[in-house]
Amino acid sequence: MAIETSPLTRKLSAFVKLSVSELGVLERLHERRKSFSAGRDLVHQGQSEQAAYILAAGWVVSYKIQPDGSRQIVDFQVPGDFLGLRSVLLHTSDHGIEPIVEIEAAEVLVSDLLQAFAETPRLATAILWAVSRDEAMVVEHLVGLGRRDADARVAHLLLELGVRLSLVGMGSKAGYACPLTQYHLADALGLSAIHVNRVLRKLREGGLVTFREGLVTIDDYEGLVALAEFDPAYLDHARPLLP
Amino acid sequence: MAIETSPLTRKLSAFVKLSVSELGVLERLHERRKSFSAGRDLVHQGQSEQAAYILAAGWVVSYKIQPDGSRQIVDFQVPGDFLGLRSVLLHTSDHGIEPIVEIEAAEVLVSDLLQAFAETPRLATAILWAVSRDEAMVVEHLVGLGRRDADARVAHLLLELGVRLSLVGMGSKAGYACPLTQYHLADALGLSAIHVNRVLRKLREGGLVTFREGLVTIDDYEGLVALAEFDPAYLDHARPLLP
DNA sequence: CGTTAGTTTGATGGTCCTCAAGCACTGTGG
DNA sequence: CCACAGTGCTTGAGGACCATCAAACTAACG
Repeated sequence: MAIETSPLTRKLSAFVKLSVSELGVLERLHERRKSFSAGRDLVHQGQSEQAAYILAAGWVVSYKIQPDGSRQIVDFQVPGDFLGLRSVLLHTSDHGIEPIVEIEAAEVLVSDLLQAFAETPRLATAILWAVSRDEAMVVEHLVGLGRRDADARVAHLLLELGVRLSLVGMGSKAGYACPLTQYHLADALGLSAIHVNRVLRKLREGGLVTFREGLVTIDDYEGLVALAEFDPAYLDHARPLLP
Repeated sequence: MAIETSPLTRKLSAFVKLSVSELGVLERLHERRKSFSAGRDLVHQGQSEQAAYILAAGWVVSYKIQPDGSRQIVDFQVPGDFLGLRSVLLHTSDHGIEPIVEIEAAEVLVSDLLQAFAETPRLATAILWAVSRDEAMVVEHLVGLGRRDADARVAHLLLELGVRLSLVGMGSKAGYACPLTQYHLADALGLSAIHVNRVLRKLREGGLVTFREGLVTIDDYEGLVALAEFDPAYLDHARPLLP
């Protein structure tokens, strides 16, 4: 009988060959399943958290609110991503976490995690790899804000999300479903929503990509990669030193 | 006879009360002392590293080069900071590390680090705290690029460096020595060096801060904090759960 | 004493923000 | 059933902020 593989398992399996017993431990982490509704914060800024979550379905946004009320989105999470793992490992939480749509997530207690690590060291390494990848994405977003113009920023984000979703079987080079609004893109990219709208129109009319009604359709993958100077190395880099 | 305390020890001691034996382990990590000359990369982008360093003297810059040749500085390191620790812990190195001036650094092998962690778990937690703080700084830089204008960005960076240096006894609210050029500021803040120059002039003529000849003189600390909307919480946040 | 790195100033223009307004769609309550 | 509000998308006009180009100046250095 086939095990229904979770998105996290799919993602890790793409980089590390996991044994049957390791897969078992990984799936057991998904037992404590919970739902959260859109818009209600999972973690409030400043709160320190004892549990992490594995996102099974839906999208989530990590953000930081500024004193002046504006918000900077640090990253989006898609199925297979951890929520608040860094908060748990490093005992910190300096940003808020909010579901964009109704989500399904598995709660992972610190004790569960440590026990899983003790049972299967290779799994620990694989999860550390995932954390490392998250960090690399934050750095890449930093670079984007510092060194790319609006067109390239939008293109880069849409491409990154495509690659991440493809890894868990929810997207391809042709496109993917995407519940983000143009305001989300604006807050993530340091732009105004109005300008994001103009950029999207330009990309659409240029035959590169269409962002419409919850669907991203990539019309010219190579062209989009060229415009964004997109190098996916940071997304599937240096697998950890596994035997 | 007094032990000469290293910058790292000063920094950690400001947040965690360390025992004599823990201090001993910490100082022993500093044994393998080395010098590196300015401009020669310690770590090349893409290289994966087996050793980390503790910076004892001098300044270092972590950066990422773009396909188009421009460079985005991710962070600066000052005495007491780790170099390449994340690379070691997470087996990744997606950015270059270059000394700005001649530096002194203690090489820390993975084996040394793991042994120190095993001997003194509280020290491990303290060091994880330092890593967490580094991550928080990267996020804060991201927010700066996305949501602050040029004046606030410059002010914020100068204030952050002041707080970080004060912790290791190399600065105060009145100012500090700073070997950075205006090009460094520009590459870190996503601005052109020319515009950085204009902003610095404005801040100087506004009686807020003077950046000149390797010296940062803060003339109006409160005014600068207000301009930058600087909240140092991310620099001395949530100490790890130590007994 | 030329060269180089770093700083400074001016002029011009493009990118992107802000303000303003209109449209489509959805859900809500009278 | 229809007014109404709320959310998200779209377009236009005007202007601020900051990049780019150009050039001069200083200090350090071989």
